[in-house]
Amino acid sequence: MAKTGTDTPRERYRAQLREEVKRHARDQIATAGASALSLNAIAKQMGLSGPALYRYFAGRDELITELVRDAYRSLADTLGTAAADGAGLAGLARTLRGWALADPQRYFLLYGTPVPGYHAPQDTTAISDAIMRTLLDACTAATPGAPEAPEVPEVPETAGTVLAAHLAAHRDWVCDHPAPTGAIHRFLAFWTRLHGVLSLELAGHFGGMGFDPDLLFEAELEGLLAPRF
Amino acid sequence: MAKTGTDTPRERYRAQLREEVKRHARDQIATAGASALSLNAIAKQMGLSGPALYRYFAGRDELITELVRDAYRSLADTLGTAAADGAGLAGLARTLRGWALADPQRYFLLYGTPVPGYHAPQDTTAISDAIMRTLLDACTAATPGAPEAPEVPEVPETAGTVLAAHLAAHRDWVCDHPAPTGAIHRFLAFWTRLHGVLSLELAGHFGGMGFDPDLLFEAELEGLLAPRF
DNA sequence: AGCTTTCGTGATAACCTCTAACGAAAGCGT
DNA sequence: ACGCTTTCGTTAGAGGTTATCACGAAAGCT
Repeated sequence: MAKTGTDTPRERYRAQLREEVKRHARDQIATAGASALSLNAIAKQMGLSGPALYRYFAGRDELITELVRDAYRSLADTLGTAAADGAGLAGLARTLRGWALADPQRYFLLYGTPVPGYHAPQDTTAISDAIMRTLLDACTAATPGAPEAPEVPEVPETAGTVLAAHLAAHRDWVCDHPAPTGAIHRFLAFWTRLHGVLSLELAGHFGGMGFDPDLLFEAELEGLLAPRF
Repeated sequence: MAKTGTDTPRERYRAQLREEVKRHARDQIATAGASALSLNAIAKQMGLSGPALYRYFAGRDELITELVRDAYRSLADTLGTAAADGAGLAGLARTLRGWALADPQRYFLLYGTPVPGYHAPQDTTAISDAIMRTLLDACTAATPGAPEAPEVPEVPETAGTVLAAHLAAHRDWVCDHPAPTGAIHRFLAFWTRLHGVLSLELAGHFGGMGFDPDLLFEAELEGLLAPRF
């Protein structure tokens, strides 16, 4: 509590009410989607009259942005404590899935359909980076230290080799954390593939066909864990 | 043109105007997202006054449903002609990506954040099935006919083997088209992985980090094409 | 106790979806 | 070619939303 935590009674009340607004907003989003979120309806649910909430949020967009921020924080925290508790790549994957299944619309708030105009404020992208770093660290731990020039030199140029070169050029990614390119490669596969199965499951696309999302996820995860993924 | 194509001049005008409405709607969605689509604004753009469009669409939802239908049709057609022109799995993958990049919001209309209440009408899911079948056929062609009991019998139960059993139980999927379980497996990997990279690219999540989506897609595709994917 | 800041309100403007009623235009049958 | 019928586009209106403004009341601070 650096600057905001000037624990005056008004500040406390303010924070409390903001939190209650966000609670209602989360419920509303979970049941009807983010586009159906209505500041007015929330006010009525709380026994307040329309414009009252504008004392607490600049507008609908700021409320949503705040929810996005919270969602990023929640995911970063969930994944972070799992990693701190010694979870490996598989554990992190299942933790991610659990987090997403607990509230699909919250997942889509972060990784779903983007709004063309919208640009996330810088602090939320910072939290997003923290999430990525947690994943990348787990990948680094799970990937045997590559000799950095591992394969036959005279091999024909495959998409894999050119990607490796590209990755090598982008080692220093978020500044401080240079990772071996093998770890980066695994991280990217991890992220994109799990997002693939997970988002299709959450959107209910496996429901029509009779497939079990649990099995699909586990199988994809197993492939990701293999030495040559 | 069975029933609707009763080529009376009124029918023609009607179809023409509906098409123009949809054109404007597509533009609006492409630039501001589906949630920003306004029937009223479209009417004004066309020089009509508000409620006029309700003669042509029952409401906003029907217009969006129609756009979803068109998008499914467009994708099914694009993929179908590519396959008919002899495109293999790689060709279909690149065709899919091209289609998605041409209008990202249209892709998200089909595979993006779902609206909790919404259930797609049956005919749209039928077109979706046609798309899946095109992909599955390509997978069947690309997958060597598995002896149906390929691996060591006494192997420990991995996620892969239990998924294979699950898949074997669901061979008859969309009724008519029983495919070898190896092809189904490849198809699912194809779909989920490509959706993973593609949707993250379209949502701009690779923009922040410096990665080249082209390379990521190609690398993922190469992995998918390998005999053991 | 008094001053000041904040809160919640009602009024208002500008959007939106969608229904209803009416006049005008166009097609269709004779 | 004329009249009937159907369809079209309009305005009016109910009910919803976001968001701003000005005012009175409540609460905190000194």
